[in-house]
Amino acid sequence: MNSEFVQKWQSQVKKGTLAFILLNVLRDNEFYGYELIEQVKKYTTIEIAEGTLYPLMNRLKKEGLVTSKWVEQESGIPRKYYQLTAIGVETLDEMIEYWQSLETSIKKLTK
Amino acid sequence: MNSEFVQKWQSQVKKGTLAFILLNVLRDNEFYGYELIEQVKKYTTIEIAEGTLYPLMNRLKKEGLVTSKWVEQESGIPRKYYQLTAIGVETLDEMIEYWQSLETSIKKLTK
DNA sequence: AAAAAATACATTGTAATGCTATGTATTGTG
DNA sequence: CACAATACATAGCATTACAATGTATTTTTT
Repeated sequence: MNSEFVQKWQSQVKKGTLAFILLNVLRDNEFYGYELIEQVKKYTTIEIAEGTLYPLMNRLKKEGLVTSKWVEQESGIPRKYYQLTAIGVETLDEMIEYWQSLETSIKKLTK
Repeated sequence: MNSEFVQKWQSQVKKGTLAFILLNVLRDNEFYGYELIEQVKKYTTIEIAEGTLYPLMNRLKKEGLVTSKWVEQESGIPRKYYQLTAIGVETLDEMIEYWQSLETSIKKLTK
C-alpha cells in the first residue's frame, strides 16, 4: 500500500498546505519552531522535516505574516518563538476562504 | 484583497491538488485534454493553464495511471482522450483516503 | 474575403518549495 | 561515557505550476 507515486504526491500536497497549517496553529498561541513540528504531528497526520520548517518560517517572517523572538531558558538551547501578525491574520482569513471553496469543489468530485 | 502572497500560495496548493482533481474527473468519464481544463473550470474555482495540463497528463500516463488514445474528427484538430487505468483507480482511492484525513485535520484547525 | 478568436496539441525556462543530508550546540538518559 | 533528544540552521536536489511561445486547424467577427 501507499505506492511510490502516492508518497511523492503527498509531498507535493504539502507545498502550500504546510504554511496554511502552521499559520492556523499560530492563530491561538505562540510556539517555537521545534514545538510547531510536534504540535502539527500531534493534531494532524503530517510530519514536517526540520529542513522544511526553518526555511518556511523564515519566509513567513520575511512576508510579514509572523514575528519571532528569542527566549533564553534556564537550561538548554534558546527557543525562537513565533507570533502571528495582524497581516498574518488577514492573510490567513483569505487562505481559509480559498481552502473552503477548494474543499467544497473536491468534496463534490470525490463522491 | 487577494494579496500577492495568497496568489503565490494558491499556486503552491495546486501542486498535488491538480493531479488529484483530474484523476477524480476521469473516474466516471474519459475526456480530452482541452476538455479537462474546461470541466475543471466549470466544476471548481480552479483554472489549469495549458502549459500545466499537458505535461501533467504525460506524467500520469508515464506512471500508468491513465492511458490515452487519439481520436480523429470529421473537422478540426485530433483530440487525445484520457482514460483512468485500474492502477489509476487504486491510486486514486489511496489519494482520497489521504485527502480526507488531511481535510479532517485542517477542519479542526480552522475553527 | 481577411482578420481575429477559439480549439487543441505541445515544449522551454523560471520560480517556488519540500526533503535529505549535514552541521552546531546543549541537555538528558542508559 | 556514549547516545538520544532538543533546538537551531543551511545547501543541494527533485518536483511542479506557470508564462511565453509555437504549430495547425476551424470558427467567428469585421
